[in-house]
Amino acid sequence: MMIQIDFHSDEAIYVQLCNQIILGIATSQFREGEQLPSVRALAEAIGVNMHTVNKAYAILQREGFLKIDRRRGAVIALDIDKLRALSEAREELSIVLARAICRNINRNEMHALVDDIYDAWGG
Amino acid sequence: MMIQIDFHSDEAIYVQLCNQIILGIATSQFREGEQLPSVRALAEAIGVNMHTVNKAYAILQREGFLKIDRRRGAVIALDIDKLRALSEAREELSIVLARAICRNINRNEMHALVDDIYDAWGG
DNA sequence: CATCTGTTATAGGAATGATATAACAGATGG
DNA sequence: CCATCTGTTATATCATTCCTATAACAGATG
Repeated sequence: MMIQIDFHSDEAIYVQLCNQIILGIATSQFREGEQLPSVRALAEAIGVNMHTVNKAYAILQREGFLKIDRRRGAVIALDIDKLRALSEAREELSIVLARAICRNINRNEMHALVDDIYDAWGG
Repeated sequence: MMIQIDFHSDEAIYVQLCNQIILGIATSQFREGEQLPSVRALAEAIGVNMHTVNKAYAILQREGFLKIDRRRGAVIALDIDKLRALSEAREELSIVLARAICRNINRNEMHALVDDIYDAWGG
């Protein structure tokens, strides 16, 4: 998977990294059990500091998207807590929907957007 | 509307302010043409600096959620650019859906969440 | 033993977030 | 006219965050 960082974005690099990897998992570009590049390798590849990648990996580990093994490095491993996941999704979705509603995007249009994305990702 | 700030959150105060006001608009607690408190009044009310509120108002103005008039202060005024709005909503939604998919939240559950929120807000 | 993992410590520089004080221009109401 | 209310701008300061840099450590591999 190609990870793309926008160095001119106002979003922190480590946040972009987290989001890109999560997007990669959701779109099956990364699969359960698959290894991610080592912190040093990925840092070298995208031209950032090792600690920036390490920070992203540590966050993804803490949030249950991957597990880290000194032998194999960072490995995709999803920790599912469905109830908490739904609660978190609802909160994040609320912010997005609020902005959308202010722009006159109605319920049907939002459902269409959701379907679009699920379709595009093969869900 | 009661604006609630979490001073222990890792989200910046001015970001929380923006989100709360957008949520307020989406849920009809604020209506088109309605006045918001003055920067000084709101800052006093929630116990933050005037400039912090001013920053939030300036952002909301730039993003087209309100207009600012020296006479009447900050007034809800939605600037609708439907195409751009859909594009932005899609991007924000992608991040939320990616996290949700990683937690095994399927398409139907996501649609249910969307309906839940629209229902709760009277959409 | 050399080399690869993640991890930790420490430090420095740049940018951001929040505060504080102060002043200005425009509009309002007495 | 004047006191008072708007948003806005200009400084300055302080703490925190982001990113980088250098270095070292423990565990596992071949």
